[in-house]
Amino acid sequence: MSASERAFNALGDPTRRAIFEKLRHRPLAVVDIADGLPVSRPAVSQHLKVLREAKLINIKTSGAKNFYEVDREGILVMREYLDKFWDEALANFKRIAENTEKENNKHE
Amino acid sequence: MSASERAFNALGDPTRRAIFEKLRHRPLAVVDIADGLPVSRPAVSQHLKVLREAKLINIKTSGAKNFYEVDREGILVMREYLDKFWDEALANFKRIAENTEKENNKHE
DNA sequence: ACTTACGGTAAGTTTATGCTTACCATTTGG
DNA sequence: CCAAATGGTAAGCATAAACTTACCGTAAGT
Repeated sequence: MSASERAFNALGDPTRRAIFEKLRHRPLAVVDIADGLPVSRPAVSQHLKVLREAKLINIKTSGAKNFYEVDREGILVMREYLDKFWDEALANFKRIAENTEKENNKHE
Repeated sequence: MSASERAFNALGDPTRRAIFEKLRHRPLAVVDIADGLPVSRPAVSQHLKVLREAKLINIKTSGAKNFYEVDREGILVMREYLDKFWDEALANFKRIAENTEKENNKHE
């Protein structure tokens, strides 16, 4: 499984997106991440593992607490994936527009 | 369900990513999309629906054939979502680095 | 030392969703 | 006009994966 596959897979789940969004502003300990979420704390732990393997977050242990924070590496991978489509979609659009124009010219 | 939720949901599935990637270079009819994929043609139709609702692709009917092509709108939504984390993750890193430095100075 | 807080993992259950078959509507070519 | 091609939808199934409870190890406070 490639890096981008892991990343898109991870953010494909709504609970994992909720967790990821909680970490947007600051690192949080697992208890604080689970607080307010509609799932149990072990479920959160499992999601954190998936997000970590996707390099979307990383862990910083401090005593008994494990702080998780956003990791830019996973984000970068996703951005690069999307950019390929973004660029090419524009190129396709232009190419098709040109061909259509040629077609129209033929019929003049 | 928000636009970005729909988009991340849609690209969370490997088969849908495979379909999306097939459309990267040029628009394709449904038969051509299904060709080579390890799932049935109706399954492809169902995936196309999800991708379309996520604004990641759009349809162009031409006679009996339905051509699908990449839609930049869904991509834009995902990029903007990720960019918020990208920017803020850097800001957080800097802020924490500064605080850590202050801590260190105190102990000098 | 004992207790409480933190959090990861295992095992089992449940549920969401991806897939198939069957069917139908529309289009096009002979 | 009939046959073949295209593709969307429905119903039902099957499995991946999300969730729970139970358990255990480690850290920190009293």
